[in-house]
Amino acid sequence: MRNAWEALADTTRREILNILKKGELSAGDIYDYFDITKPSLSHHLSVLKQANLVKADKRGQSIIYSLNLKGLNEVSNYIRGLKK
Amino acid sequence: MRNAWEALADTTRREILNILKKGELSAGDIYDYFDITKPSLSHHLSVLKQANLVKADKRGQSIIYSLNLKGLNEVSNYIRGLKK
DNA sequence: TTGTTAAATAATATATACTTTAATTAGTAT
DNA sequence: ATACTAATTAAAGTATATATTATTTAACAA
Repeated sequence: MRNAWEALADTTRREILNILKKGELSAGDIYDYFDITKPSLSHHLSVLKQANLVKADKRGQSIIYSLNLKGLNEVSNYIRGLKK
Repeated sequence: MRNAWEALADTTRREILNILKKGELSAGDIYDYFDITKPSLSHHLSVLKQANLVKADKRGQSIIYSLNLKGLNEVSNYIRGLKK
């Protein structure tokens, strides 16, 4: 389990979230957007999942990723707490 | 110049922001809350400042730190963008 | 000027994080 | 069973971040 802050610190991971904003995608589809190796992408997806920033569902031999609001809410709440 | 995400990834730095929520403090005052060396704290304050998460004002021989909403807004805006 | 305090910078060591190649697991099809 | 595809895991190298000791700068006071 990892916290959302560590997960969001990396540019590639924030871009993954941007891409998933449009809708769910398989790991392979996400891979096409980047110029990194598959294990590296897999690592980033794992970090995002551990931080509850994405959900992963297995469909056949693919794994479909989508945004998870849970982790995003943690971040919003912290920021809101500082502002008020 | 550093981005807010990298700055917020570190626990000590997020705690510094929590402490500053109550009001402005000198570097020395902030130091008392932690069990790290002064140079290490100084580094963290520098990262927060570069990310526009804190403001630093020199008063006499002290430097007074306070929250800077600018960096916090960047973070909120990104999260809001993902949610909608 | 000398000494004292507050804080930052420099240099270095240690710890974490990211990336890669190679190997493995799980699902599907022939 | 064998082969193929999608994705992850393992091991190792590289890069980045954090922490420490030692040194330096700046403000103030005797």
